[in-house]
Amino acid sequence: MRWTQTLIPTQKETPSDAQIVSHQLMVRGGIIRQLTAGAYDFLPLGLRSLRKASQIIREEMDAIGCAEVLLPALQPFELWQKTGRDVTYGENLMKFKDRHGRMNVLGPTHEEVVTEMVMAYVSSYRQLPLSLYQIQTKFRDEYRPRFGLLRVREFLMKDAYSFHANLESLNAVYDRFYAAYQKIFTRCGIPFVIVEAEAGPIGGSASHEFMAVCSTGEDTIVTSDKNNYAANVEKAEIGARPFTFDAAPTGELEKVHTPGLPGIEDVGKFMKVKPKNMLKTLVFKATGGEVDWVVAVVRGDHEVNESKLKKAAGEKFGVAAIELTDDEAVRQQWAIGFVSPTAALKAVKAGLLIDPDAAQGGFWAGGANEIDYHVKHFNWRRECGDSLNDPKKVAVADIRNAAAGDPSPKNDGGKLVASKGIEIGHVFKLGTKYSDALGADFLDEKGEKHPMIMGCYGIGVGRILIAAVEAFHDDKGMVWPTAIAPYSVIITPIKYDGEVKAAADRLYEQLNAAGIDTLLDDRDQRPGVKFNDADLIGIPVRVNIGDRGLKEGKFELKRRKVVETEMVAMEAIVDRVQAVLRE
RNA sequence: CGGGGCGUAGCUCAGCUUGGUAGAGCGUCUGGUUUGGGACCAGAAGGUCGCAGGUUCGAAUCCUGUCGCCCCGACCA
Repeated sequence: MRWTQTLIPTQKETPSDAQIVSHQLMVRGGIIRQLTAGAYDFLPLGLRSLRKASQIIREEMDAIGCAEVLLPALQPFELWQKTGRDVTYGENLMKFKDRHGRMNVLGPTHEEVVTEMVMAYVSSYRQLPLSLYQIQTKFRDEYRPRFGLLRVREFLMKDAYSFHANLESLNAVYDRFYAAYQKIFTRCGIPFVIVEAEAGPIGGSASHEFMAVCSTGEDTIVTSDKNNYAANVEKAEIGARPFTFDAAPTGELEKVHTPGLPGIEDVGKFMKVKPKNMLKTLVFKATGGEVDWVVAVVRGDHEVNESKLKKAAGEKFGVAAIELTDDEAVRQQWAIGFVSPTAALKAVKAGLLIDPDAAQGGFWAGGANEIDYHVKHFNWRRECGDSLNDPKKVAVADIRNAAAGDPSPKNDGGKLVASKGIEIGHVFKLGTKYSDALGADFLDEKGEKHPMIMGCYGIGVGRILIAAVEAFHDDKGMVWPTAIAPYSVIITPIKYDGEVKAAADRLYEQLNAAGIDTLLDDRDQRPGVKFNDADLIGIPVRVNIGDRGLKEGKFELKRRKVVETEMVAMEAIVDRVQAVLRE
């Protein structure tokens, strides 16, 4: 492609509303342009990178026997009601009424649609397993779109779904996808880690996320310094931690007036107590179990992990669901903001769940069960007595988010380390959630009916581009990995005129003939402008053509990521470029 | 949804406090001189100042409303 025939609107100025470097460079380099919150134009360069990433994905999906389909983004709302995701997907679901008054959904993901399709054609174990994928635009009404392509309302996603007659088959195919994802991100040149993950609103039993490690990522990754454990913080377990209720009190219980101070931080400052010496006590409304309330206690500097809490509440008290409520009656009843763990023991149908790090001796400050009052010198045994031994009321469990420095769940002396990442891929074992809800059954060898077992597998194509730019850039601009660079080579004639022009045109033809994606900068611009633009848009190899080299029959080859250049004989240039691109 | 910020030329922004015919740099166009890391000279085009009301002789500027965009927060008491 000739520069003057395409649209590459580079800009010198950094856009003021772009916060992260990938967003800034992608706008400056003419890759993307924002149309509205969470929706971006892909300009020619951006689309080329997107296509290259998509093509790598296609090849690896095809290689594991996954067939490509294209399903509608436009979907009937009733389909989502059948699986209950009209509610569980919540406000993120883009929906609208059409002219007939029918509710429609713009698909944020396609479990319902693909299952509906497969069940129409697949009814025998002989037809299984079956894996299908598509690369298609998804819509999510994100609460707050941000950071360029990172969190958007409309985005390109590869989503795949597998259908199985038994768990062994699911596990085998899951492993194939897992391996294919490793190949895909490796081929794209993205540094990534694989972490254990929560399944979230997609549902299902097992799940891994592929994370591009990156300080601007929205997800927190927790890894063991022994390199044998990695998980999303939402999921990360914490190793064994000893606990005790039977330590000597640190002093007399002292009631402190703490008026109008919401939040651990402020109360702590007011009482001159560090958050790690405070008990954070949260009251959850519980349903479906032996208790109506679940009271969670963690150290003031820790965060309750709701999914861990829910799991623990289920195991200890048979609770099916928990929910924080904000209604005034509850606030009054529990003195919300000033709750002491003792409140759970006094309440008739309440279960108390304590994180091991909170179930310790030493100095504690906490709520006083009275609006605007806290206490100092809280002591578990003195304040709670023998009720602590009642398993129907009290349990100690891992109910908080992991934090840096925590013991590794491998219990091998490893310590957990935290870092940030961008989720670029996610694989799930779904089980029968969707086939049950929609009635996607098959007949086995004996003619018996079973729900199909499913897996699903997603890749955010746009996020591959973000991850690449975040990982590879310098003060001059982007440095694309060759595999997803918009063009592999840019020819920069020092002056597009005379012999230089002729040589540039000739080389352009040669590289094209050799099947190399080449951009010819045929603009009538000064060399500095062209060099700077070439650096900004990050093309891996640049060939400079000028009088100086031409006199000796040579071109100058410059790699984007290397400062030095090399002079290459005209007749050897195509081979040399190919060799450099293969590196 | 709560809080904060911002909407002025294609882009980055000034002007607003203290109302008086709309500015700069970059980019674009014309001519000329230049040409190995974002050239120079001369000239030119380009703006309903987000939108709608209001106050005023007069509004980019003051007031009200509204729309859009960005940031922070939104269970962690």
